[in-house]
Amino acid sequence: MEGKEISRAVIKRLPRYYRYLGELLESGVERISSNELSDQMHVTASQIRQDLNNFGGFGQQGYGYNVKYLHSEIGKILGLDRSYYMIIIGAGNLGQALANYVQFEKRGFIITGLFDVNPVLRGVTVRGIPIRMADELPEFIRENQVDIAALTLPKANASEMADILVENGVNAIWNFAHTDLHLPEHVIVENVHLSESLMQLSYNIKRYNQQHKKQ
Amino acid sequence: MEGKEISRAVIKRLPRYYRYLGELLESGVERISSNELSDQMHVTASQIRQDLNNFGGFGQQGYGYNVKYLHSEIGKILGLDRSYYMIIIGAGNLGQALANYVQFEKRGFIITGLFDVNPVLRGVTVRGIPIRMADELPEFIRENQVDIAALTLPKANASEMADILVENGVNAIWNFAHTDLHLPEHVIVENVHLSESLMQLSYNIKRYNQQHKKQ
DNA sequence: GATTTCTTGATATTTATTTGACATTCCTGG
DNA sequence: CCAGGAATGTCAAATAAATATCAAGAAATC
Repeated sequence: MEGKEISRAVIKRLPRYYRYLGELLESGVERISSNELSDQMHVTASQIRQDLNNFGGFGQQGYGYNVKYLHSEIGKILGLDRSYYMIIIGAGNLGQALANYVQFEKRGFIITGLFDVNPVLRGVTVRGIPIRMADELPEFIRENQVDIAALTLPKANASEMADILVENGVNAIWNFAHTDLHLPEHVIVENVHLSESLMQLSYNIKRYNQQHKKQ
Repeated sequence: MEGKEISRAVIKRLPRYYRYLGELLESGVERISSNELSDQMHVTASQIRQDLNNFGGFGQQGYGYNVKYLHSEIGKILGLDRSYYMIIIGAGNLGQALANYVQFEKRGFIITGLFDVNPVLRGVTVRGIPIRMADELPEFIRENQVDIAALTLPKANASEMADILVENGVNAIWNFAHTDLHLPEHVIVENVHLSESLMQLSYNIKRYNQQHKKQ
């Protein structure tokens, strides 16, 4: 389980499995076969079985998978069996949207701080979390455990802020700024580039229109 | 250019090329070779050349690529050479964040409406765009061109809203709700599942910790 | 104007990912 | 307790994607 490198493609699918299994769990389903999951999720049963088998055999022949058990095991694989303390840099709408999303806390991502450079926001609270000024950041990180920092600020300030975060010991960044960060090897970065997502959408609109104009 | 099917992987990379070329353009760079781009973007030069060649030869031997020309051509490929009228369903923080992001308009995504079910928001405006009540949606779509609808609402209401949108003629959905939409074939859906992105981050944190504990 | 250097576009190779097939195992019903 | 059926885990095949290589063409240099 430790030695083998798991492909990125597999990891991208796991959260989706996790979500579906969570929904099944809520609706009281106790067992499920890869074939049933395949129908619901629109991926091949073979892929589901092979993905899961990267991490061990969670099912039983002739029976399928126990939903609760599988859900919990995938949770462990994804690192959801612990808490993460998260701060948000940039308290604009997007930062506040993240801060307000309670579901994250249910999964163990606890938002402990919101930071901004705009003095107007000083002292404003979001779900009880006060917005602090960005210059308090180094001190805050030293005094509080910070596992993840979400960057929800304009790209002009993003890389400077990222450097400050990393210098002070933050090793994981959830980057919403429209730029790529160049950080040391050991820093884990997960990008959410909304404009790129939107461009993929427009590509698909264009392609659809082209294909259906031709005939 | 029309017949050949382009792989999803290529399409995912194009917006990033587009972004880098835009930055080069802004900083006055006129020409660039696949090797230089490769260094900056951390992808292989071979991949860049092959990706671009799916759509035709935009470069010149011994010279490289003209930045302005290539930028504009990729824009055309991505369908950025026209405008899209977009509405946002769900005027919470996330919806408002999207509405406030002016950069989208610069790329031709014009936000014409914001909708919510919360009567408190009736009449509130965001960047001059009034928030309307969700029951006005069918009429609005009939009377205004709507190319894209962004779904920024809780998953409980997402699929019902998506159905209403599609019934009234919206064919492209940018889905931020934490659920998968089951819509007719012809509807183009682009998902942004933030919680899945966050789980990938936590997976990588976990993996890093495991690898560095072992020794 | 000839020569060298550079860089593309195309092809070949390698690597990665997905799908299909099936023997094995375990559940279930009688 | 046994036979039949169901579904996994695994391996092999097929497909897809990424990388390396190189001939050919264009620019820069002398």
